[in-house]
Amino acid sequence: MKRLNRSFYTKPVTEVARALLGKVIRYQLPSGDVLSGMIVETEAYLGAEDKASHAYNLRRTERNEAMYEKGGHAYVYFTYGLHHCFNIVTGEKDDPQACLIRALEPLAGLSVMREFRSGKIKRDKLKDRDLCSGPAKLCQAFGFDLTHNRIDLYRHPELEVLCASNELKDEDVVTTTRVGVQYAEAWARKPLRFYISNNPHVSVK
DNA sequence: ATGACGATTTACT
DNA sequence: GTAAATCGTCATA
Repeated sequence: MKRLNRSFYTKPVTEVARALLGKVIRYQLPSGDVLSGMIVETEAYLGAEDKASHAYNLRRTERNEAMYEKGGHAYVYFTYGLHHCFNIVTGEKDDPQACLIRALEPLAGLSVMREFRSGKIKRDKLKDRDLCSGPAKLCQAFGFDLTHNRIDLYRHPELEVLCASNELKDEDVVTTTRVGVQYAEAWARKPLRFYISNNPHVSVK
């Protein structure tokens, strides 16, 4: 599998969010263990106009600074006092857009993911579909935190996004509204969430 | 300096 | 179905 080109990420976020479905995130831990998973669910967050975006009205703070990087960087943020979420920045530099990675189908390193995910939940009670079926779950499974914020996915060999051989057909992609953004009024109703039809690792029905 | 709240997950009734 | 967990960020003063 080949790493995605920079030009893949510099396109508009809605296009990239759709195109990321079926691609593979690969991460080599400091320990040497390799984790990987196929992207099965994404959400697009536009910048200035999008009321649900951290960059609404071109808001620019220390937290969301990564959104202003050139496409292909990681944007990781901490929320609810206990969770992290992993995004891939899209578009050109200073045009803040990002694609939230909401769910992965685990491919490699499942035992490590299960270890990272087992806290209150017992290790042997965790099914494969409990490992990465949500934005905060996949961060926990991969060990993503603020140390991964602003990483350039195009330059860091330990964290990259790869192109799987086969392209997804449109009939295998479901487009719907985003999760958890009710406050965003009209923007909450826009079709900016994408997932692979009938994939068991998607976060919510 | 202070207060409200969140691009979530989990356990419990 | 509802609520707790838990704290950094942001807006207001």
